[in-house]
Amino acid sequence: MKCWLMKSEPSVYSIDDLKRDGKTAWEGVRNYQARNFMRDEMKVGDPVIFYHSNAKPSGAAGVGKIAKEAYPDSSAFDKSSHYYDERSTREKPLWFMVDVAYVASFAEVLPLAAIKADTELDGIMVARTGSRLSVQPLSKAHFERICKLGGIDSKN
DNA sequence: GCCAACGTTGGC
DNA sequence: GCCAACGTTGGC
Repeated sequence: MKCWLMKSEPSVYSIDDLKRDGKTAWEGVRNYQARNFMRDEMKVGDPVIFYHSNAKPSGAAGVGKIAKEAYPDSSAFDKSSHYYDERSTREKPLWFMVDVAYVASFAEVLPLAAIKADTELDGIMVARTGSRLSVQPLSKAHFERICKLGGIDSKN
């Protein structure tokens, strides 16, 4: 089982939106490295840190889990979608998405500054300057540490 | 709004 | 294949 960190701009889709919806299709990933993680490595039940980017403050907002493994991202077929990509077809899909289910919200967002300041989180990808990857793998130790700092028992 | 750190595109 | 130009992400 692998752990993940997935970024979303809360003005687009926040942890509160995920709580309301219960689960969501993680559409719109248009980066090959992030796609490959979703398509090749994510398994049902993998835990996810839901990360708010471009936020005030940016940081870890809660926890989700993978509810469905990768399948073609239908937004790439939709000409009216912001995520439309003519290179992707139903016969030969280029982009994929997974379903993410809600697990828990942190009482407060754990700011990126706090993640960077925590010595137990040394080396975490999201703290690296210029880290733009929207889907990142995360060690189990780092996952559990973020849960703890967020005030959640990761065993639940 | 600024800018660093990328990823992508396209000329050659 | 190289690399400059350009576009995007995302912190601050």
